[in-house]
Amino acid sequence: MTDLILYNTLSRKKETFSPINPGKVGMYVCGPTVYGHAHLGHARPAITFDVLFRYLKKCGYKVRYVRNITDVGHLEADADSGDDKIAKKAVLEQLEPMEIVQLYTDSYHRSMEFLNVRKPSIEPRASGHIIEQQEMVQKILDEGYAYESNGSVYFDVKKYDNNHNYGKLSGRVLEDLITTTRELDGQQEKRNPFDFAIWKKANPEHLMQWTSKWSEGFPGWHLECSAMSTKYLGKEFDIHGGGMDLLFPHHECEIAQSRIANGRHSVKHWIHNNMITINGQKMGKSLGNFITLDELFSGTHNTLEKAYSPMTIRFFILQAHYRSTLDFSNEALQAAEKGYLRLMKAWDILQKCKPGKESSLSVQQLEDRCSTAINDDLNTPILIAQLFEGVKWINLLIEGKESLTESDLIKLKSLFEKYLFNVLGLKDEQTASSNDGLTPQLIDLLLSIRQEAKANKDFARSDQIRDQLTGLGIKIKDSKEGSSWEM
RNA sequence: GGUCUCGUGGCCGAGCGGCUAGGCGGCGGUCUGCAAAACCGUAUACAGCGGUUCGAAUCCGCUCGAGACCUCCA
Repeated sequence: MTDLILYNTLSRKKETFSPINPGKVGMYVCGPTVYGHAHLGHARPAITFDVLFRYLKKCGYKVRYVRNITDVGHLEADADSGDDKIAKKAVLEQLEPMEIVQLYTDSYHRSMEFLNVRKPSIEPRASGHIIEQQEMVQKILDEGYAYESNGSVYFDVKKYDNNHNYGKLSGRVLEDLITTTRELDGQQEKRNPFDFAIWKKANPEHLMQWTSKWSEGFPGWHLECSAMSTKYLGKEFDIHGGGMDLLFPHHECEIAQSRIANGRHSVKHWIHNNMITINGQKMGKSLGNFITLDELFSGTHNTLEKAYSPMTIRFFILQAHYRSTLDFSNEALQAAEKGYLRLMKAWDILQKCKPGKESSLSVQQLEDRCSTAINDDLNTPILIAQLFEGVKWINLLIEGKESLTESDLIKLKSLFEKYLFNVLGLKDEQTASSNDGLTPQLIDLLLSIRQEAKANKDFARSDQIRDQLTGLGIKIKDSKEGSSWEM
């Protein structure tokens, strides 16, 4: 088998993946800030790293996958307030901050389950790791890379840059940052504008705050990932993932903090997924151009022409490479839906294929191509293209135009099982949802009456049943084996 | 303004020096009482202009256009 190659943002090159501890992989991915329902953009890293998680396990690694929930620490964008984003929303909605956190965490989990995203091994919350974060602040202070100012503690970026290299991940140069850093709250307290808070003193009305030796306050946002990754994965671990928008400053700051607190560079392999765009622009909270996953699943958003199933969304995302931007449109989503259904249908047909005396197709070659694709920096679009090649084969097999021996047929089935279901994490939505309630039985009954009419050449009657069912939104599909339907 | 990406056929999206990407849509066919569905086949492309090379969508330069980060963001 070929080696797994992954692009490393740190080196800007594709690198052969080899874990620090043989057979074991530690992976940390930045999870959501739970102050709103998850939108399409949140699905991208979740699915990208889900595929990596699944594939690493398939390769036989023991993987510890940590994905956090950010429930404290973000400063409000408006410089006047300085409030925690979650606390702000709580005041607005007259709820306890933790109630908001619970509401949206549950919502996130539900969406992830719909998308067939596996749960991470550990899902730590920032609010549950205040002690660890305070310890890290102290450690950085002890090392002399942070200073206290009016109850807040700031990371001394300039000092860090003298001895290490601040900006190595994002390709930034400190001198440039001096001129481009924006004015923020607490700027007067800092030695340099690019210094960032690792502990922030809270206003009295601030709802989420904790006691510390510096002030009643809360940890800086960047700190939580450093603290929690260290706690669960150690001072050095294999993979750190997240969205490209987190590259600077979040991940850059994380590198600096961990370097000082842990005495070494913590992350070996940085992986970043690109953004989902809508009309060519990044989909995001601040632009207000996002569509939540719930809205996609139910079709309740004015830009949506219809509802799109979770597997359609998953397939849509996997059809693009994770490092490319992916543009949302109804047309693209509907294309994805058709493609996904075609794959599922082929899987169904494959179960009915009978073995032949010899093989006219090379399953091994297809397997090799699939393996090459996924190993090449998780090239899921190529992998999917290979699976469509398999779809074509399956359709020719059932028609008797190609043949496979019994062992090759089994091999093809396990190839689909491995890549389509286990690695890409798709599942068949059709079979799961179509057999509940009385309606399906009633439709089947009507179809059998229609079948009878057709047999008697009473086409007026059979067309009447078809047209009226169509009017009710039920699509009839005739084939040699009989009629089927879908809503 | 600084740093960095990207511009591929009607749409979405791979490829990153020579070999058909793929999906959706279109067109042609098979099947069918008809239609739909399904399946098979097929056409259309690399923003523009130069350069390097035997050969460029792929490398280099310029021009035009779009976007990301520099502030919370997946």
